[in-house]
This record gives sequence, structure tokens and C-alpha cells, in this order.
Amino acid sequence: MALGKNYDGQDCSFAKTLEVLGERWTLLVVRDAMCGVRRFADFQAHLDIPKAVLSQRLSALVEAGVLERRRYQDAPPRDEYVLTPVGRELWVPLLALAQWGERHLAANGPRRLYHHATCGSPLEPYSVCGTCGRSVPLEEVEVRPGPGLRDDARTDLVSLALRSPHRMLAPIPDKMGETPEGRSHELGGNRVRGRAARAAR
Amino acid sequence: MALGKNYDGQDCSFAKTLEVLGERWTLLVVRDAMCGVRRFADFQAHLDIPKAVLSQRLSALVEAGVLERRRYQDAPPRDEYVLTPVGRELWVPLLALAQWGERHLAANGPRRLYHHATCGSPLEPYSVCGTCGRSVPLEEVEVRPGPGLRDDARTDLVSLALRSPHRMLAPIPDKMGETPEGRSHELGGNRVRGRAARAAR
DNA sequence: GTATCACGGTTCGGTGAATGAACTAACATG
DNA sequence: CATGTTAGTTCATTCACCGAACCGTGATAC
Repeated sequence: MALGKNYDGQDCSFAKTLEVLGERWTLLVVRDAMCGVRRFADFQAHLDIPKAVLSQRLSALVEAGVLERRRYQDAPPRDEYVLTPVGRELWVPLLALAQWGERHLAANGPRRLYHHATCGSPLEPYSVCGTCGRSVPLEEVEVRPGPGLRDDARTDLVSLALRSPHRMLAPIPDKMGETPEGRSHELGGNRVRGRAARAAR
Repeated sequence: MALGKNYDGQDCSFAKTLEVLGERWTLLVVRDAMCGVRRFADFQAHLDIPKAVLSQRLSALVEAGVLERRRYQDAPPRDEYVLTPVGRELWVPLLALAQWGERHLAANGPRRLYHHATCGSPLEPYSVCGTCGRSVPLEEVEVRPGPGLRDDARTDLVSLALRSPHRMLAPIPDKMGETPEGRSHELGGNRVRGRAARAAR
């Protein structure tokens, strides 16, 4: 395939990485997954991505071992997409790219602030905690809205959830006000979702 | 522009970064620039990229402040593209992506090895030198071919140059055997390039 | 028990970006 | 004067993205 995702002839791991992650939307899907987005409709509402493209990207990321497709309910069969350990390792490069953007592309100050959830201090480059000095894994990171974030932009569930502090990888609540911890995969049952999901953008 | 490089409505520095860097070929152009590629024909020979696309990408990167277009010769007017300080800051995210690829996408072992040029030790994640413990800037990094690199792949000048140890940002020699340091921008003069340039791929 | 809704897709026609080949401009070389 | 080099531009074709419509399954409302 000449056009498309491949970079034939490039004997280079960076090019191989881009073959997996470099297509339009792919890295935004991974970023959303890091923020706790797991369900098809949530990715779709948050990204405004055509369903066919989202479907293709999710399948490709599962194929590549970045995401895992996992059944969370049988009643109507429903799957969710969660990061594998390999996918979680993308935290470092993605944070580095985001921080580059915050430095050079955010005129009104950073849009998001990343903190070490357990001790509260801001994250320095490379996901290092300023206080602990440790390299903080994705699970211990908390995103908070920064001064550069416009608060009128989107009204989908994911955007609303990310407008207050949110632990990375913690599932997005099904409706606002629900405790993020309260979501059960074992009990199943068809959860009711708020009307807000349709009011996106 | 619905299709294309923009992610309208994403109020997120990561999405903004991808609007600058996320198009096909763009990050490979930046990677090549980090390896010392500066001239249109060298980018083109190494990447097998359509000239029209390369031209558009280079202009966009100049526009974004990642590359600087610099006249190195007047006789026939000739420009070269070099990384700005802002562009050089992309070293950390690009290395992180490359290292992710080396870990998960390189079946025969790493294709490239990154070393701290001044002390010789291999680079750990985040561009930290194992011996010095310092964070190594792009200028002090040396790429060397790794065990996973196929040596029959390409025969363009850039690929040949990168088949032996090469200091990052150091210009690719015009013909093999020439000292990389020997290239003068001030003296000008139309340098003769080897036949190898045309034997690409 | 029928109608409607939610979710997670697939299908399909239209559009625009990527591709590769050909062409151009400016100058140098033999 | 013919040819070559570098850095592009132009153009027809191809292919991926886009958005809207449709589909299947099961839950919920009436």
C-alpha cells in the first residue's frame, strides 16, 4: 500500500511506531483511553470521529496489542477497550508530546496540569514527580484543568468529566455526579446513560 | 477543514501538537532533520516521499517554527532546512516513541542504539545517560546501528551515513568518505554530489 | 406485545489529500 | 550548445476520510 499507514523501506523503529500509531485519530484514541475512556460511544462523542474510522482504529490498536477488547456485559453483548501494559507504556512519549504542545502551542497557558495523585505535586518532564523524584506511572497521575482550558468548548460526558480533577485510567462516570469508583464490571446490568451523551459539541 | 490535519473542537494541547506534527510523513521529516538531513533532495531520497508532499511538509514545519529555512548558497539560490531550538525540543518525545518501538516492534533486536557521544554510554529512557546521569541534549547524542538493522535495505546517502556511528544534527556528508565536520556553509560554492544520490532504494 | 431507544457497529456515495510522473526555472559544467 | 543538478510545481489518478443512513440485538416504555 503506497498511500496509507505504511512507510515501506524505512528500516527504523520510529517509522514502525508511526505505522502503528501515526494514522489520523489513532493517538487521540490512545490519549482518551489513558483518560479512562473505554466505550465506543464515549470515544465517538468526545472525538467527533466518524464511526467507521473509530471502528477501524480500535481494531488496529487491538491488533497491535495497545488495547484489549474486553466483554463487560453479556445481556446485550458489550465490549470495552482498555489499555494493555504495552499501551500504558505510551504514557511517556504522549506526555512528552503534550508538554511540548503546552510549552509552544498554548498561548493562554497550559490547558491541562498533570499531578502526582498520591502527593499532589505537579509533574515535571518525563513524568517525574517534583517532590518524590520518582517516575510516576500513568495510574498515579491526576489531570486537572489548567488556566488555558476553555470551559465552553464541549459538553460531551468525557469533556465534562475532564473539567474537574480526574485520575488517569479511572473510568469516565456514566453520568455526571456518579462516583468513578462505583462502576462495576462484574455485576453487569444495562446502565442508563444520561441525555448529555447526545448533546455533544 | 473536516478532513485533513485539524482536530477542531479538541481543546487540548496534545491535539494541537498533532495538528502540527500528526500528518503523514511530518514526524519522519523531523527525525531526519535530527539526524542531520538538511537538503530537499536528501529528505526526498531517504524517505521516498512525493516531492509535492515534502514541499508542503517542509513549509508547514517552517511555519510552525520547528524548522528554519536558511540560505546556504546564492549562486543558484539554495536553501537548507535546520531545526530551530523549538524543533530540537522534540528530541525527548521522538526518542520516547522510538524506544517504545524498539521494545515492542523490533523482533530482531533494536535497529538503532543511542549513546552519549562524550562518554560513550548508552542512553536510558528520557535521554538520560547511564554514566553521567545527566539528561543528554540532542547535540551530544550519537546513533549507532543496532543488531536489528538490515544492512541491505537502502542505498541512499542518508541511509549509508547512518550505517556507521553518526552524531545527531551533524550534517550528512555530501559524498561518502568526506568528513562530516568539513562542510562549510560560509564559503558557499556548488558542491558536487556523488552518483549515489540517484541510486536510492 | 408492540414501539421505541441505546449501543456498537457496517455500508455507501462524495470529497479531498496523497501519489507518481512529467514539467519548469535557474544556474553550472563540459 | 547540450546536458546535468537542485528544488520545486502541475496534473491526473488513486485511495482514505467523511457523514449520513442503515442494521441487529437486547432493554425499556407504553
